[in-house]
Amino acid sequence: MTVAAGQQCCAPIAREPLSESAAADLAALLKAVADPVRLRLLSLIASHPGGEVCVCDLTGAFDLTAPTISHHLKVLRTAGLIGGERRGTWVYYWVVPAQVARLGELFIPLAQPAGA
Amino acid sequence: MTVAAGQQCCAPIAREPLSESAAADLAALLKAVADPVRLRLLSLIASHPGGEVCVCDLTGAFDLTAPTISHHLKVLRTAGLIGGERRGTWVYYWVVPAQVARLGELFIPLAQPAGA
DNA sequence: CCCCTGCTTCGGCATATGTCTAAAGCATAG
DNA sequence: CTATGCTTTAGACATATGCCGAAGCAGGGG
Repeated sequence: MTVAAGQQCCAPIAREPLSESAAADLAALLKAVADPVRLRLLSLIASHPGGEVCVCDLTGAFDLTAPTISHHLKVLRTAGLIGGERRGTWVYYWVVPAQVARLGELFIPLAQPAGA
Repeated sequence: MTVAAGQQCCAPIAREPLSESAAADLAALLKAVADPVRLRLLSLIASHPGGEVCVCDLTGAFDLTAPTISHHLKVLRTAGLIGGERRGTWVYYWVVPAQVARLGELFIPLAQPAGA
């Protein structure tokens, strides 16, 4: 599209698939996983046979203190990406597939080259 | 799995699909998109017919100053999610589908319920 | 040549984030 | 009821992040 100098350089945005509120909502979800520790936590929980992991197993996989792991788990849980429950002495966590899937679906249309 | 108190509560992690370095690498990529403004920027660029957008069109979509928009574009560009080029007076940006696809593919296995 | 416009870079500030130590719940064992 | 162990909460600190205003760089037109 050729334009004269001093004028608007291109046509207005044709489509805006992500509204301001949707972007804020998804960004909050992404912030929850945008951390190496939380990413590994989510991966560990998701890959565990049975779909559930005890916190005592997670702490051993990191060079971090238990409170730090607990903090990261809370972030993931607040975001709705994982669920947790206390059973007796130990606390178990599992992933919430629907919420994780939202993230995957987000990038499908964005990976398409043009606006097609 | 029933265990005695004071001992290890569960079996060791069966599979660890995300290595420490892979998690750090992907977390850096996720940090780039874990922001409402950058998410909308990426969305605006991706949805623009022709696959390219001039910066002058992007600034109008936000209540932010030009330096701030430029900063966010640089973050996306440094992450390899978008490419940019100056053509005459204006600067144009486009998405890098392969890099965006990495994010989408990441959540596919994580959305599976169990370790299956 | 100078100026005007578009975009980026620089420096500073307010807030958010990740980590720790210390202390407090909670459940089981004796 | 007390003791022990697992987990979370609270408080504090260093660093990272997001924002702006001012200045710098690049290209085009008098």
